[in-house]
Amino acid sequence: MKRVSIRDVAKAAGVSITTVSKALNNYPDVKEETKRRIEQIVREMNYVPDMAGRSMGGITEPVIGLLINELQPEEPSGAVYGFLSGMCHSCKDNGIEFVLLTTDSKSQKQTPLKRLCLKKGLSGLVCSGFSLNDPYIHELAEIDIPCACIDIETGYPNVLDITVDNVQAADEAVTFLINSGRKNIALIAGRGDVDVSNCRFQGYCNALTRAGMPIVQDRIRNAHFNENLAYRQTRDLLKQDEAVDAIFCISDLMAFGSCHAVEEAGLTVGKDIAVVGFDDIPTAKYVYGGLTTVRQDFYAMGYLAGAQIYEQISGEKSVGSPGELLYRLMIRGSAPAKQWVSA
Amino acid sequence: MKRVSIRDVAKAAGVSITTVSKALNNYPDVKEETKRRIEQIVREMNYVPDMAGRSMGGITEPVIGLLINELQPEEPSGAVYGFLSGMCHSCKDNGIEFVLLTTDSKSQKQTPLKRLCLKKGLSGLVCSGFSLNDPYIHELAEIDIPCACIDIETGYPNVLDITVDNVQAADEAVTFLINSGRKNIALIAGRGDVDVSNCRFQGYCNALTRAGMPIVQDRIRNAHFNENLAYRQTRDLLKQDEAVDAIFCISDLMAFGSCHAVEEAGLTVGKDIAVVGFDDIPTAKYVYGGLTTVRQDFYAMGYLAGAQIYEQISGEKSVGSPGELLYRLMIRGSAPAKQWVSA
DNA sequence: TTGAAAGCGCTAACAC
DNA sequence: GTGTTAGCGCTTTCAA
Repeated sequence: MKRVSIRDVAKAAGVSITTVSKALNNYPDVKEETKRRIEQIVREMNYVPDMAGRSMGGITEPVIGLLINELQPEEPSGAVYGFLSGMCHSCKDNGIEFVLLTTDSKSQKQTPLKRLCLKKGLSGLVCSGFSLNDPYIHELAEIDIPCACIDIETGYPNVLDITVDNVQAADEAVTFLINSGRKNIALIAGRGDVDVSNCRFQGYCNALTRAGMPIVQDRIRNAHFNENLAYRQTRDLLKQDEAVDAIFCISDLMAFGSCHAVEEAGLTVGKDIAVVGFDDIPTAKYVYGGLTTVRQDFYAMGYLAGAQIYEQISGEKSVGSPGELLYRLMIRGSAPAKQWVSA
Repeated sequence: MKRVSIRDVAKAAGVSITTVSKALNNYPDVKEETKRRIEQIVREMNYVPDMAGRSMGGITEPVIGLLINELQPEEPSGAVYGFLSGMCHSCKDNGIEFVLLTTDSKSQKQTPLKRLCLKKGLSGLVCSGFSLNDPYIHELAEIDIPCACIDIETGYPNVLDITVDNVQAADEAVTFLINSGRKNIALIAGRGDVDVSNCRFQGYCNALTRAGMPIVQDRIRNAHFNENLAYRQTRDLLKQDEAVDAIFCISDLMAFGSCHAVEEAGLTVGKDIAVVGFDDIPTAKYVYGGLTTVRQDFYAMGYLAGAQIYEQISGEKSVGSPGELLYRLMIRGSAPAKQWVSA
């Protein structure tokens, strides 16, 4: 069953191909009646213009791509899902086409990013799930379409950074702990090659420094964003340093690990040890009397990324805005606002 | 900066367009040296074949689309994310292209599904997020490419159903409650137009009937998959019917609502009232001593959908399999295996 | 081993 | 208002 082409429609309508094309593209110089007849036939024959043909004819619709690195089967944080839905919606709101692309470290080596963009005919690109040493991140420097990176600071002038102000957010979280009376605040960080980890570490240092508190090497642990590792690190930490009365974990998952260790040590989360996480994953509000954490609005980030790229492509103001507030400290039981005072 | 075309490459290589095309498509009749030279130039000039051009030339790569209805900003269950990543991976494993499409009830009215498929050049289609009365579901009957529906039984012979056996799964869950000693089991269901809701209702009835237990009208409540509504329904239920000692909720979110109501009534979840959910959302294992629930493997469902459609398109066996086990009862504290016996 | 030429479905000058 | 024609980038006979 061959696909019906514009020629078939023209024949059926007894007009030329041109006239059909014009009618379908709303040219002003087609008689109303002709146009209606053509539209009628189009419907009857179920004609759909071939995109490839249109493209060859010189019509190219702009497309924004979301490129996700190392897509995982599951994603407890909902981050990627949020980016995706946010970007989808901003593209829909702006009437620009959206495509989802995925890659992994192997593909990154095989196919240059530029090639991928060209192949997909992208007019704009948003990257997510990359870390600073991924090949594509470096190739980004030479991409000649508007592009943005979520959750990573490339430092390239042509690349938009879409991220909560991680330094600021971590600073606020730690400052909150300080204000609630905590004196000895440990940090469970991620890997050094992950940008957000560095930023949150920086925020942690800033807050302590501003409060005139020392930054203690041994209270800074690395758990690679892994719950189990965070559990073990915290267990060690508590054994080695009895003074610790608060732990800032730069992800909720690690915070869960920490809480686990705290309770196992016979201490009470939120009382003996305050624990603050980062992300506000859906589970966060259900555990340990609620996990105090820095909520990231992934949907808004995705929406913002799409909107900003759209603006660069079209030169027009994007309709609809996700609101600029990308993070917010959610205060819950694991680190209450007022410190519990020992009797 | 114009895009470099095959003509530019041909010129630079001092050969004809034909030769370049052949070289790039691995025709056997191109001298090794010529081929190498062309490939060299292709790299230098950063030439990427124009997909539209290729398509016009007669080469069409098959594409499988995942069409998501009413994409939500957030998705606590992770279902859609799982479908997406599963399908992405099965397509990648099979070397077939994957595209993500979205729609909503408004678009469904505006654009016929057939038109959408034609426009996107789909060779196969997987639908998710639809309910039985969505226009697209009916249009599915006349789609002439392989298609599948996730979590909905269309009854159309040409449409694959990708879903856990909801009747069977619900039956198992309720039977488990019966075996653990529960006598008066209530049901919190969803909307009647949602297929999974009906199936799980059916499973509930089957289990009770098999055990010789009556199906009591008043113990069957409708909470539209809404946590808050489930909370209120459960509150009423417990007030009206003191005999109830177990509640089967056909979604985890509703189970949370139910548990909330149970505790509020001064009863203990898992002891006085056993609560079983459905989905095993990430949060489930953290609350009420763990929610006993029917886990659905969304990733496997997505993978399976992609693989089956691929098989229909290509006539070849799909590589890699997600395993056929799409659901599994996760027994946790909210409905322990052995009933607590009152002293 | 190579290339000329036709054709894929469509758009857009331009002529009628 | 309508049709003729060239051309977009590519593949593919077929001839050389």
